[in-house]
Amino acid sequence: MKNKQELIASDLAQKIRSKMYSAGEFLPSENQLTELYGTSRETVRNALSLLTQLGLIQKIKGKGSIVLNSDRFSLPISGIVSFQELNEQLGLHASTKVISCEPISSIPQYFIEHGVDVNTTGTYVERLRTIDQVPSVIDCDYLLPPVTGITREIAEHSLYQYIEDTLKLKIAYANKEITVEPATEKIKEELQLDQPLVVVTRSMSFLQDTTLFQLTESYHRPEKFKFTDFARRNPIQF
Amino acid sequence: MKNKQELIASDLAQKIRSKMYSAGEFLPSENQLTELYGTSRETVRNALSLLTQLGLIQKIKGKGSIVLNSDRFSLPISGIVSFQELNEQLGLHASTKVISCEPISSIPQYFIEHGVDVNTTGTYVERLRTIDQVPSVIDCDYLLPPVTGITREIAEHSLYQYIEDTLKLKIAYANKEITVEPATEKIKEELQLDQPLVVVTRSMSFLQDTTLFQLTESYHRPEKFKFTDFARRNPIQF
DNA sequence: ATTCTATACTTGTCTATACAAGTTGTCAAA
DNA sequence: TTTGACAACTTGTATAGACAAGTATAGAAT
Repeated sequence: MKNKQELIASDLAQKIRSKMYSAGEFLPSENQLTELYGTSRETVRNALSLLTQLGLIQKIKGKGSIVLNSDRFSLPISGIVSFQELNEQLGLHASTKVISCEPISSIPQYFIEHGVDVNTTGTYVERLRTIDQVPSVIDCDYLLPPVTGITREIAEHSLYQYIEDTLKLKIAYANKEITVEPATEKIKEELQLDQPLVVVTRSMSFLQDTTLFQLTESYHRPEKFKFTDFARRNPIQF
Repeated sequence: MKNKQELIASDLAQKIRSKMYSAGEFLPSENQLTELYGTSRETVRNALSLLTQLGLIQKIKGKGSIVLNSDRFSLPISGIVSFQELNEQLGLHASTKVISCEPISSIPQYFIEHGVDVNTTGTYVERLRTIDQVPSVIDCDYLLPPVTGITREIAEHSLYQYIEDTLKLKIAYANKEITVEPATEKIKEELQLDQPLVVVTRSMSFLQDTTLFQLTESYHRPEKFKFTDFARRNPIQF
């Protein structure tokens, strides 16, 4: 957090979260914010654009920027957010048990079908997430170079914090897919499922320089699974 | 499609789709695009920002804008896209059967819990989507004023086209939630399910002036369900 | 050969300005 | 009372310019 745009966006986001600006109200106009923060209008507009993308506000031409009600929905978990971040933000009673932390022996067929090299090397991390004493999620991560030096301790805490803070890598974007599939015997056992289906999310995550650094396959106990999303209608079609 | 930003964005998107600029290549630099389109650099940057949000390109400071591989994944269906639009874009062999098209008698508990008025009036539309001869999705839509005048013909074709083109309303954003739940007997029968679980997506959609205009509850046959998403890491935390 | 530096590119941030376009309220005219 | 014109706000679009910061390359010095 360093430049003016992000400082302004963070400040407004904090004021929205703390109800200083509450849902249904209008923010100060762009000209007022320009004076408040002592910057140019474009800088304010860039900050408001960030809040718009996050779903915190809606801009209405000729009227102003209205604060949206983001309470009614839990925060979007559609973005790129680690389990640890979710845990903190939502106040879950979750614990993580590292099942594996070892060199990759092979990667799932799905990723090969999506263009990943069969002989990819790196670190395989498998973790069981328990929420309210219920085994709820199995995360299988394949960390690729330049993500190296992963230990069980790091895996138990937060991979993303290690990647961003320690390795100073910039996480940029990810593709995700959600399906519902028959569970394998192994998954059925580890999640103690009493029926045959499991929710599977698969994602490929990239750094700012478009380097693929992470493959993830997550298996969710169906009744514990909830995915929330905020989406905007695209102005252009392609 | 009228202003320069969107014209440039559309033109570039079309050139990316048609492989004139293909994955892994760099787009012309912002200065070159500025000359190409005869506009200012900021206008070009606004256009590139749209493509970045769509997941078509990734900007790399000091290098350029690189075209991402959006083929490996089917187009994101995380955004606000109608079934009809998906059908056309993905070339599904889908048909729609209108089961109901009548005034709303009551709305699901879920929406009441999320702040919608119990006595909401409007039109209830229930549709069965059949893909490859398999009953795959049941869409239950509650259209609220100012969305009026819905007929079975409109419901059979495309609600969104009617809302945007005929009513000239501007669809802005939506909240979505995906869960997996035990199916009711009615759903089980309509989707001809042979097991107890069904994928449920619920969404609330809003116009640009933040008016709630649509509630949707969709029931998906689990093995036919696939949700794909493109997400970016948020620069600010809140 | 290796290292360093200068340079010329790229995108990122920020400012200042102008006008278009949508919204709202006031106030005069019908 | 109703209508309409206007003024004063709002956000949207577009331009021009300046400098910061990251990247890559060529060429000089070691």
